[in-house]
Amino acid sequence: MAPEKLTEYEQQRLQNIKRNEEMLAALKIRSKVSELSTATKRQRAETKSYKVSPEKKQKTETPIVLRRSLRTRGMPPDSSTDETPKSSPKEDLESILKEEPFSGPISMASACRTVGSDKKLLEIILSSSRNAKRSMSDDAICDSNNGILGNEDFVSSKGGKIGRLVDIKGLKLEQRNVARVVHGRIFTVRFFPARDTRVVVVGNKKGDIGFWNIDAEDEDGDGIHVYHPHSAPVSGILFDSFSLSKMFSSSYDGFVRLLDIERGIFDLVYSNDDGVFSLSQKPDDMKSLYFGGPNGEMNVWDARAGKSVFSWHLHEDRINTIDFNSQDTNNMATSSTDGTVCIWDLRNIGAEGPTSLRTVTHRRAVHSAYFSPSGAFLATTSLDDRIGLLSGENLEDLSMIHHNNQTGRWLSPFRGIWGWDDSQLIIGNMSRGIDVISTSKKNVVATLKSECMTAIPCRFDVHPYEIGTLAAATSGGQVYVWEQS
DNA sequence: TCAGTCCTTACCCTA
DNA sequence: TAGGGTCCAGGACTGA
Repeated sequence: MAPEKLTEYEQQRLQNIKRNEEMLAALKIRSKVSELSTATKRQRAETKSYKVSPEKKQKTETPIVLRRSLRTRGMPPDSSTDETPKSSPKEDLESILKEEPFSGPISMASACRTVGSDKKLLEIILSSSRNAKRSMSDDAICDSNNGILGNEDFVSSKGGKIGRLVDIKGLKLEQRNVARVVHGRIFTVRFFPARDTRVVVVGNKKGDIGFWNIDAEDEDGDGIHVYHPHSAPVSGILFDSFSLSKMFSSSYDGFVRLLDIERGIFDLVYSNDDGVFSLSQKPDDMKSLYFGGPNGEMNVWDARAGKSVFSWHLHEDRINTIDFNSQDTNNMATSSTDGTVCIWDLRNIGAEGPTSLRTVTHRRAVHSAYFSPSGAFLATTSLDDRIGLLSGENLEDLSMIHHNNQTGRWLSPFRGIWGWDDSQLIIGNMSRGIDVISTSKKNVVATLKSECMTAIPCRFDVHPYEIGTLAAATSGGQVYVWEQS
């Protein structure tokens, strides 16, 4: 654009940017940032770790403006007409050091942050995707929390599937199954839901998504490949059960992206200015996405229509998780920072949204609410140091189990997940362990510990096909994969 | 009542 | 090995 065509605001913005450049030069911040980038290349000898691509680290040089809505900034709607930037030098400095999300499709090649070819990884995923399509009609049933259950499931007394019984207490961790997949705090961890592969996918606070092919052969190095499709914490990762080469990811940056591995693109499917803090899908409807916002609102996005078809205000604060009952997929549970867990009936939708069937109140924020594999239980995890367990015909019975959930500021809050059946819950332990909670005894029956696990595991996922394979992720970017011995 | 401040936690990196 | 930096979560407390 020619200089004479710039608006007054644009000219002022350019002056700000120039001033900030001078300030950065004076403070030598660029060199410090460069030093920090270089520092991330340090490798730890004892574990597998990703290898950062040096040329990709230069992108932080671009001056940007933090993308936030007027509402989240506490500004009235008409303040957008005020063209005079009022940011202080400190705020300008902060905005420069932060990253603006890119509001378009991103190729995997440009998003890649690791050295080495990812060809092998992509081949494995595409091959697994093709195999899954062939076998899908036989025995796969998707579950939004615990993945996909096969045809060997046990059946509960209520007639529902309860997964496969496994003794979690017998799991072992070996050094070869330890890796630093990404840098920094992991918010989300998922197994790639295929029978013939063991690939862990994690999302961290910086917006990176890391893939770790646990059984990587030598030509694939450590099997770790990291991409950077988001600019803020990754709040959710979902695989399309009918096409495993497609993966949804959501982020605090307000974007929901669809990774299409066949096309090699992180496509943009949805964006807002407030952030997306939880992501889920109805098990029987892969064409709809459910995601929660910072103020208790939930959106339902329809892939066929390509737009948000519902927007409901369900809570007074952030929605942390959304989950569906595998036996009655119209039953949805949401957990919120407002201290409540609600179960909703999606068949009865009024002007205010779906009908609330049940509300569980905790004394502090609730960070998860997950239905058990059979749908007979619901487990909630709260910062009030309690794990709620709902049971009974209509989940009317509530038990509270004491558990230390005080993770503090630097760890992702614990979220109790279900094992492969209804009998056990898995949750982090502040003593660098993994607690196994029995739903019948309603207490911790075992704590998995290993010398290889040098940090506190906060987030977990169970492999949907390999019974006894458990992924535990930490706030330091490590992933531990426990196996049956 | 609301806005602002303070405090808590674990982990990584560097000297 | 000690100590500084991280930081964007969330609750307690304080004062207007």
